[in-house]
Amino acid sequence: MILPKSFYENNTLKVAQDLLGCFLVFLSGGKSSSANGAHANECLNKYRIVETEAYCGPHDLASHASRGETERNKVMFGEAGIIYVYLIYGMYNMLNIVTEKNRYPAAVLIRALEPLPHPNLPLRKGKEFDLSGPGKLTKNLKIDRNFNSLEIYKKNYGLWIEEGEKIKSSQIKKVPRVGVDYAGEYKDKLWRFYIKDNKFVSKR
DNA sequence: CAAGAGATCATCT
DNA sequence: GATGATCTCTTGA
Repeated sequence: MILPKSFYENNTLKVAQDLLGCFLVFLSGGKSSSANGAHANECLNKYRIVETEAYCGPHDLASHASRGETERNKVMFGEAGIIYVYLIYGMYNMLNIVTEKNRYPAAVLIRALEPLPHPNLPLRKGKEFDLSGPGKLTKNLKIDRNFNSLEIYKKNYGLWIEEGEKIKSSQIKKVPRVGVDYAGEYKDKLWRFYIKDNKFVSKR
């Protein structure tokens, strides 16, 4: 079952942990930003979300939202369940899902995916399908800023998230976020979550 | 193996 | 003009 908008209208730390074990479904070879329709090269790919990070509200110095609303980050200030994609380091797109109520700027960064075997597909492997990192997964799935501001709770855009097995709290590792040393008291918050012992979690 | 640099550009000051 | 919610490659022990 596809996760509804209400799933994302919750505390960001809860959503970030609840997303672990859920499935990101991506329609490749089809259309990304237009209405769904039959297409010869369409291919349904399903991946398990194994690592996330939470960016929580206007006071979180690691979040873009802490510097106020701008043209780039305005979707974070909007409704839950909206995709927020932006370019970092001149070459990597980051995939986020907006959380919490309207006007409260927060989001969850999807950091790593585990490829799944699929009846119609060989399990892809190798460098091309390394999804263990936020930059790698968007590069390899070809997710870019065209997805920014689209709804993740609809199938229309070829990218959605389905309910998965509930991961027990004891199986979730909580550690500091990556690459946010500048964030003062917020850099040490344990707001990065991943499934314990999973091989597809990003390095460090 | 660990540490460091370089790539590369939209966005913000 | 500076900087990043990253990754890969090179260097050197």
